[in-house]
Amino acid sequence: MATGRTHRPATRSRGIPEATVARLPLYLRALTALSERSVPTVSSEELAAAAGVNSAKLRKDFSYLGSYGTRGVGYDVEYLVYQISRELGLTQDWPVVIVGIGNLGAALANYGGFASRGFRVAALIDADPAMAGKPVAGIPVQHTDDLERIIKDNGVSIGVIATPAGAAQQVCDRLVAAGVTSILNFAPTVLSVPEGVDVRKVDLSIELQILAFHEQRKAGEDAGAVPAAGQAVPSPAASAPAGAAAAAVPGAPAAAPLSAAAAAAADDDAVAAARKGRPEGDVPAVMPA
Amino acid sequence: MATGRTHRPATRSRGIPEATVARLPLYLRALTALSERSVPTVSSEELAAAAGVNSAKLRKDFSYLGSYGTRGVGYDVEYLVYQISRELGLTQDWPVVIVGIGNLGAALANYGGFASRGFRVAALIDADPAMAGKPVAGIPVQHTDDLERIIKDNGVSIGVIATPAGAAQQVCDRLVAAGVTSILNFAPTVLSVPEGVDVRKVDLSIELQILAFHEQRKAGEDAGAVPAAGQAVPSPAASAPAGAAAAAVPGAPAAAPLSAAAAAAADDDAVAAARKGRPEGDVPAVMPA
DNA sequence: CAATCTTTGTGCACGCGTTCACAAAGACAT
DNA sequence: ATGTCTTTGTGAACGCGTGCACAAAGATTG
Repeated sequence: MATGRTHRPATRSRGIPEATVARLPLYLRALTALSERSVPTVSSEELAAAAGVNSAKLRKDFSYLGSYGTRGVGYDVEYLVYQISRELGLTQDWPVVIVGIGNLGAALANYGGFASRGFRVAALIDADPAMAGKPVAGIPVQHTDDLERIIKDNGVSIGVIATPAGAAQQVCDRLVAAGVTSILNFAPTVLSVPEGVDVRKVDLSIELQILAFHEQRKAGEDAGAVPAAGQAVPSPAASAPAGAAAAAVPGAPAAAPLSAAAAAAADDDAVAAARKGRPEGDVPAVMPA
Repeated sequence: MATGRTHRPATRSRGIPEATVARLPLYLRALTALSERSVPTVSSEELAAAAGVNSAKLRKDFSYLGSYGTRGVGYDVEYLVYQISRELGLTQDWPVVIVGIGNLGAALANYGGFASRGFRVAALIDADPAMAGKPVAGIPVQHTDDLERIIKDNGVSIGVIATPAGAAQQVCDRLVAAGVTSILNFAPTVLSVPEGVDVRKVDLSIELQILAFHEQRKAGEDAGAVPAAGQAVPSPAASAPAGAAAAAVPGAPAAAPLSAAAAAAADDDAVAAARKGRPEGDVPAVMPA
């Protein structure tokens, strides 16, 4: 899953909870599959299973849209597909521009799911002059200089940013200034946008880190339960002030049966934290663009 | 952001809330940036701004990790970077395999954020024999036949699925059988996995649909507030049973300017929806792989 | 037409997550 | 030492989301 969520606080749009909106596409996909198999109706139980959610939740979600089911029978597949599509605004055409045609941008341009459901890749934009004119996924790449014109000519309101982190905010500003009001950001940066502009973020690095957290936890449990409290850690930088904490770099947190490592490491790791220089990793820049 | 979230219901891992875990990578990134600029300390206010969250939330998040701040001063950057890294399990090496080296898979392999922070692309796997041996991002692609061996030889516990939707579940099953316990899924499908296996999903199509929903809403409001209730829609399939239901969609919930598009469309779209066969869009298959 | 069976729609309770607001802790100046 | 000022850490209130459990609605059968 993607992460982050820079939406209006919790302004339940219209009357539909944000959490429900996020699941509608899931239901829609499951319904579309059923539709293709010419299945006329489905029960909340079946559909919920297909969408990977619990049936009570699904029924409640649908109840926000209206009473589209028939007791004792279930939901009419075609009818529901239409209702959800309409609710999501998929009955209209949404021209989209992708900025940053690197590996990721190209992948997105080729992404089948984009073209379907009303989304149309109106243009591909990149800052590299060498890319200009070159076709990607059948669409010629245009130069950043024309960004504003492209947005306006095509009436684009949704932009996808797949540039390196460093260029993201600038691109974002230009998109917004040109009229874009919804942005899907793949660059690992927090974008600041004016009120009224929606930003959704997809961050691969974050997803992996979350998985690592759970993975570590699982390993820890398997290996004999790491002290639940686990805070055998030294005291904060209390005594050791900022800058100084840098020099002392003891052995790296060795790797024993997975968990033991974490626990044992904790002890002197406090000092390990000190190893200045390149403290952890790098700045997760995205594609080479 | 990615979507979906197939985690254990709400089993607050250890003591750290899931929501907090999801934000730690965000803080870590902001802290790393500060560290590179050799900033010694930060206040919760500053760091929160950099990470795009509210300071109270950040302080509470950190409080779950322990008391790592100094009142009146703030947090020691280096120290905090270390603590969060350790908490997320980033102090150890995480070999990762990417299955499905299409456009997306290649983009992921080249993704800089992957290599950083302890994640190491141990292998690239694809079902296409023609791909075998061909280097992508400096790593030779291997054939699916060797999947199990690769997983075991490298002690991989995290797998990334970037295959077409149709192959995802099968690949998933093989990964799990071979020992993988955490999966990052880019294929637009609901994966079913045994207890104990974590799955996170990133679905581009869903993100766009959510944006479209809000976009439609904004357009509607601008154009003179679409009837908040807006459910002037016909009655469900109540009277009109299954198959026929498609046709029985009377006038759409009228509308003004912008929303007019949706409304107008709705009218015949109802019928359009009826056009069986390929009712709405297609099955959002991912990369051509 | 009555009885039975299936499945929806929802009232209700519970728990997680967010936010406020403030006391406590420590730095720093005098 | 004492006082002031800054910033953390957290108790408490609130709101959203989830899931249970069941009444109501409609299909279906006899």
